[in-house]
Amino acid sequence: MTETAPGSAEPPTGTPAGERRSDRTRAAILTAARERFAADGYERATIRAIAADAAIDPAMVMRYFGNKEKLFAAAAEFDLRLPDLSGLPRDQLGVVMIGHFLNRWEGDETLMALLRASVTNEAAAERMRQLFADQLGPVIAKLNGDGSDTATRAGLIATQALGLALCRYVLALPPVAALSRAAVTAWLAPTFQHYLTSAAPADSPL
Amino acid sequence: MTETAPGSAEPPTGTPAGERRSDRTRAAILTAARERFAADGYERATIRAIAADAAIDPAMVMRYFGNKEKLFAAAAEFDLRLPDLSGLPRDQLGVVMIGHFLNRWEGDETLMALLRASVTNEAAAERMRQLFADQLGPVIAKLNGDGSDTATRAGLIATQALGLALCRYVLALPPVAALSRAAVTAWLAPTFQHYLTSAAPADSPL
DNA sequence: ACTGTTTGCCAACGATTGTTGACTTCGACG
DNA sequence: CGTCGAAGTCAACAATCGTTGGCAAACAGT
Repeated sequence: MTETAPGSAEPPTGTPAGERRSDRTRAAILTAARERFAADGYERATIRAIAADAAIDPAMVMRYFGNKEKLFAAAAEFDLRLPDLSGLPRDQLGVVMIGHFLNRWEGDETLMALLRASVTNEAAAERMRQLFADQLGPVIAKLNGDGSDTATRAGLIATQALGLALCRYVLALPPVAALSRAAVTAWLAPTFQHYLTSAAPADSPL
Repeated sequence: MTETAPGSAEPPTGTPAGERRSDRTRAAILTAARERFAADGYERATIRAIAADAAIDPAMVMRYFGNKEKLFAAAAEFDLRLPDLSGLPRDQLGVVMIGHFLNRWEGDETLMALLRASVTNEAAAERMRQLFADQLGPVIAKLNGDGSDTATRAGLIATQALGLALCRYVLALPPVAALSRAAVTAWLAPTFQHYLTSAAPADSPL
């Protein structure tokens, strides 16, 4: 075995804070990758372009992440950071929810990369599925006493949250992109509130 | 000029119904193109694969449509076929709206092709923008007396309609894909109703 | 100063893509 | 039958992509 994967073996006594020189380039690659994946999607974001943005050689990307799939997997790790909503007044759940989503969308381009890629890349789609199932699901479960419709409510939230992101940030539909943050909140909060707290429809088989 | 674009000049006296032989292959190309664009998106849908599905040579696609962009433009022409809603009971607008969208999504894969492509292709995104502006806008305008918030309401409808399609058909989020048509209608109708008929929020600058 | 590892660059491969031009076949009309 | 345009086939081009292996420079430990 003569594999040379940067960062695989620890240096006996390296820089004081244990920081390797490769850590910075590794981070630069990830940042550039997120930008490109967010702007161009999975297939149009080329390794060559990502390497150029990070000011390194394309071959380095391969040495650090193996292949394009693994690079995306590393760049698309994301945490929704949903707070515990069980202590809030029930009629404010919708407002808090939409506010949190707007924050996460505008402060980190990882979600944009994930959304753009998930439409044409199966691995990215699976990531998106697990994101709402594993991170949003439990929060809703704690809210509604873990009813059998928890997953359904999480899915409904996803339709409105992703639909807003798609129209506002990706497609940039003029009327949606022009809305102020306050206007978005005022319009969408009732929808989130509905999906979170309304009783399940009678004719729903689930 | 020795251009040879099939169907550019009429045959003096052709087949009785004016049907050219090229019309069938032209239609076959368009059908195959819609399938591929809908399943793979713009970049992953190759002209070679489309030609193979249509059982012809890739060069024919170029002769019939010029290039890939024009092929997509021809394959992605779409009419929402929205009915006039001005005669309906106001409290049923949401139900009718979601029902019509479900019909259009499931009966024609053009919308799917348009959605998948619009995330990474600018021309497709522009198509999507004009779809909701030119076809949905006027219908809402006739409903609400042509208020200044017509475009906003059309945009809000787009967020929920496209978000549902994204989660249900493209990403196939299990909880959303598993919902029956009745359940989808029951859950989403109030949302559409809200965007169509609720008074504009007070703190909205538009 | 010597040695081994880490980090990086360069050149190239094989595959695939959109696209083009020349050539062949079909069908209708005189 | 001969002619002419439409319809279709074939081979190839240039560009771009992900990916690989070999080699040079920087660095650390002895």
